[in-house]
Amino acid sequence: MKLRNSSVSAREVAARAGVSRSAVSRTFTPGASVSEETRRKVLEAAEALGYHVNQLARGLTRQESGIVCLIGSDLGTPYRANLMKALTQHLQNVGKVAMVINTDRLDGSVDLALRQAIRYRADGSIILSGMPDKSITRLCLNNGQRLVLINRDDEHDGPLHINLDEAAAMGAVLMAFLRAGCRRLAFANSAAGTPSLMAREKGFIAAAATMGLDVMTERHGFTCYDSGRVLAHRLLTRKERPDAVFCVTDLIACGFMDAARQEFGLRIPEDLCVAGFDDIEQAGWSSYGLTTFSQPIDDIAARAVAWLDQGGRSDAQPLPSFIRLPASMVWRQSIRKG
Amino acid sequence: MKLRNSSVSAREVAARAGVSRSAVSRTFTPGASVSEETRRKVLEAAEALGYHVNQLARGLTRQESGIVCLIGSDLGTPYRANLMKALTQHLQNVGKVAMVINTDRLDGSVDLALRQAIRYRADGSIILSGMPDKSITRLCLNNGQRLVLINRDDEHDGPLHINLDEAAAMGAVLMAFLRAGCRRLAFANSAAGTPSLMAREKGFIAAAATMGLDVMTERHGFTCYDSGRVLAHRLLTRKERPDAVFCVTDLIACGFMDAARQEFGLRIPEDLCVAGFDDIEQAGWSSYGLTTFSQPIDDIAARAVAWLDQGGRSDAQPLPSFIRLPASMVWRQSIRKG
DNA sequence: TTGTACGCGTTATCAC
DNA sequence: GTGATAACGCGTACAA
Repeated sequence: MKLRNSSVSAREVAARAGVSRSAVSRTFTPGASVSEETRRKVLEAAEALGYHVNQLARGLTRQESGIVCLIGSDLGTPYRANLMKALTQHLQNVGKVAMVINTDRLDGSVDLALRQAIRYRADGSIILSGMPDKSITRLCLNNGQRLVLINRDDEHDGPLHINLDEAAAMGAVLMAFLRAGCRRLAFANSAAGTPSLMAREKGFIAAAATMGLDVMTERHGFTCYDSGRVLAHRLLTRKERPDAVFCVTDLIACGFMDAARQEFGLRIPEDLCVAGFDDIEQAGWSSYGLTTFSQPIDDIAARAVAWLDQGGRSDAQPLPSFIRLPASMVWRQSIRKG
Repeated sequence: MKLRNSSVSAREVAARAGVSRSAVSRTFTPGASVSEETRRKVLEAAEALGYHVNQLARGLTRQESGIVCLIGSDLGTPYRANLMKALTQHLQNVGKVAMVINTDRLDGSVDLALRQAIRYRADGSIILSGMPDKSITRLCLNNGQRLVLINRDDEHDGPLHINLDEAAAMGAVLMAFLRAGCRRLAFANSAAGTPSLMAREKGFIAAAATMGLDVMTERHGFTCYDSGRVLAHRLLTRKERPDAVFCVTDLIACGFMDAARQEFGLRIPEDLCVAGFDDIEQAGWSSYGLTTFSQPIDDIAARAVAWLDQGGRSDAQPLPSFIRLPASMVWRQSIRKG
């Protein structure tokens, strides 16, 4: 066992195995032609020396680094964390590796992150939040990088867009509220104003309008538990108190439910029907039993990775660059059954 | 604006700027000597061409890739997700970037992940779960990689170990239970058997023994909400029902509390005192109001990153390779005040 | 300060 | 199947 403080290169392995450097390279290149004899000698020497292929050098000559950048904020949030987890898992399954860039406190946020992705010659980037400048998008594409935008409704051309069918979901939850006998509808939104959040708000209001109903709408703060509490205060103190509220996110719904029960003495679903979105783990906890919409996280991750991976193999036909996935309703106890 | 499908290199920038290729290199190397004039010309050409330094190539010549691997499982869990978030944030602050490797479904788990880290010539790796084989640890060290083990009590030599003072925390919570008048103590653990979880169990039992008290201990399943519910059933159906229970994790505590209240009709803290560990966001939600111990996540991340970063600058004196951080008690409503 | 030449570790191409 | 050789893009002595 060597004890130097630097890594061992293919040349050293070749020397020890008594073969050329190319033989070593071929041994570690899937689908290359090496005789069983040399292969054995190389692997033996590599094992003894502790040799590992240098992906930096490999990425330099091939046009593939194997790196995919995951760019987003609020990575500690249940939904985001699970999405990140699924993405890293799927990337690993196809032999790629995730490089995550946190845009929480970044100035140029996404643009800066994408520049970092370019510097590491990432094969692609997956964007979970923020909207990249159009010029940066072009820059990535020119650098041979593939882009995936998840739940961002930007109209960029070139990247893959993965979105949910928010309108259909909002139609479904409205029907559920109506079947439960609710007529005084409310929508609790955060002030973040991201495309998917706004799509839910618009979808819900539009669906209600179809039935000739109005919606009390409030927006406040970040998309978190505490905002849910504040929104509950705003909506439940109105002269005409809502009997059904859609919370734009499960996190907000949890805060809303806690405030509604503990500070307003409301029973759910008897006095108030509540629904959320994301189907985070807490929605299933028995303190909440929240009826919500599940984001098809695993499917999203699979599609995103497949799109990026297909970029490598040139024989594949182009996939559609707009994917709209359904969010299926998860029935629990926070809406009365009609 | 160029429209090729490959990235632009320093040579092209040099050509356009009318300088040598080294001039370009120097312009993008902090602390190199370039005249203001050439620097301007280079930056101008770089901007026009959309040039970005190739970190793969840079990492090849320098002995630093700027990559740090984050290795762990259960990355969707609140505590883990927040730790990952803090780590990526701190890494970015010192100009490094996080490469995350999910060990959830990996066969050789940590060992495999560390091999991946070596292949990408990571400057270091931070391990959140699993215990690397001693030989792999050596391998990393030999490859010039620095290692940080968080909350793993392994006795490896060379890596930085960051642990919490679990014993002190257990002493504190025992005192709190006693002051609340509790005597029938219980400990709800998962079956994971990781070092930090077992340290809490041992610490709690030892503290109780000091006071001449016994502890009803149960272990079950993964470290999650559902296990908490099962553990509640196991412990609360005992002939001598506990009046205080320490849950090894907040997640388990939440499940335990829900089951205790809803299935056993117990009031917390009147009939049963509960405490947890981690101080995840949900512990502060008003449905739980869980008294717990906060993991100093930001401090942990800062220390880990500082240790890795110091490896680069050779003028720094070695930091201690064992750090024990205190977990401070966060008082809420789940323990009666004495 | 600037340019030249070489090395970093790997893969691809080409003869053999 | 195997071995030289030329890239890949960059940092850096070294000489100018």
